[in-house]
Amino acid sequence: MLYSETLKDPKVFSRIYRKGQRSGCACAAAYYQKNRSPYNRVGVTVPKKIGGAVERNRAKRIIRAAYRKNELLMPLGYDIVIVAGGKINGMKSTDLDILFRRLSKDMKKSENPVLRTD
RNA sequence: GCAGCCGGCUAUGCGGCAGCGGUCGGCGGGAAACCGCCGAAUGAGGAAAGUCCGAGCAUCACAGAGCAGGGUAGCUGCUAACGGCAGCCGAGGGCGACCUUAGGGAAAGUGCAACAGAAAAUUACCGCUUAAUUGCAAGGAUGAAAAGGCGAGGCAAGAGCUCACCGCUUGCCGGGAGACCGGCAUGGCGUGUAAACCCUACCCGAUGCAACACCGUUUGGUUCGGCGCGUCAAUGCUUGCUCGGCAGGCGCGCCGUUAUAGGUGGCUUGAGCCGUGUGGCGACAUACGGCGUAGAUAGAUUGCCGCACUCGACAAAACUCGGCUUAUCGGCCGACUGCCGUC
RNA sequence: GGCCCGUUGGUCAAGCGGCUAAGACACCGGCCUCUCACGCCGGUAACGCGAGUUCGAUUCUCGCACGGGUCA
Repeated sequence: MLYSETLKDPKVFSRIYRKGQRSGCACAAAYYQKNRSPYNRVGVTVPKKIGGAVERNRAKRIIRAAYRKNELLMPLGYDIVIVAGGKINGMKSTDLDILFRRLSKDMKKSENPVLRTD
């Protein structure tokens, strides 16, 4: 990935679930929070509800592929956690473009007031 | 042709562009670790699954002996090993091909057998019989199961009491590598349950790659060893217990050692796979030739198309193998059986 | 990835191989009360699935499914 690292620390995951902002659609939810660094950190989570190993791995692959494609849309300096939802089975990575377009829009919208207070 | 039965193989295929994982090669940067770019070949399964067995590998423990505990259960073989597989034997099922089978011991002992029934194991209620509560277990109802089965003789009435046939036990003889089979003899015949305790034979040290080895932070103080001080008086360690063996134990202080963040190795050439020949009924073994085929560490297969058809099931490696079990759309090949028809 | 447990009415739960499978809470009906609650009486409702052993399985054995714990 060009401008991003994978997010590994479980403490960061739980912090983002608790304090981060939320966006997404029926196929996946996204949590995000500023991380005060010049790059993004992205973590993907798939609950066991989705299915067996085949379905869970496919869900992760699709989300990663879609992120790689839409990476340039994203504003920099965020920790992002994407949680797969129940409707992801049978989808293609291109179907997730909507998710990332909406996510980037929400992120930029929430960025503006912060900039004004600075 | 229809119906069936057994075994094996396969697991959508081909192509283009971009992308992901490790490997190799080249170029550039750097003291090095490594980083960037380009290129090449390569990249999930028959069950990768469940974790039910067996091994390799690793660490710990172990003078030794016994007990306890766990497992297996027809025989012979195969195998590194197995609770697996092959062939065979016994029992059961099917017209048959063939299938199923935890299949040692109930006469070593203990226990259990509800309800019904006289009685559930050394039984006697009704009954039969007699001079006799003398003898008997044929007949009767119950039950999953009732004292070897069935028929005849016999008798006061009866009973393996006797006899024929059959089942089992024991002994002998013959065959077989053995399970076992065949024959003869023998009154020797008290049910079922051991997936109840148990007995017999054989096997098993424990823990698991989050094992373990090395590098290495943090100095809070876990393990072990040594020294000093205090206290207690028989315990502690030695796989769960006993014998046996070894040692005083506990607390505090000091010194050494070690564990804990993270990283590297372990990590893929292995009881390997394919082909042909040979031996064997077979599991399998062996000789020769060929092949090099994932090794991630939040964990690699995606996106956009084109073509073909039968329109694609179950499902993703995590130390590695050998099995078992379970899930699964279909397709192909071979051996065999029964019935019907035709020549 | 390894190891270890459990599954019984709607919920929490007892249960030597033989019962009509206890109890408690909840639910339903009735009594009590002016009414509700409390109390009393009665009722509905369960052995996770599939095989096997046994005369007989909730219980014993095997295989699945699901749920949970643990490897500071």
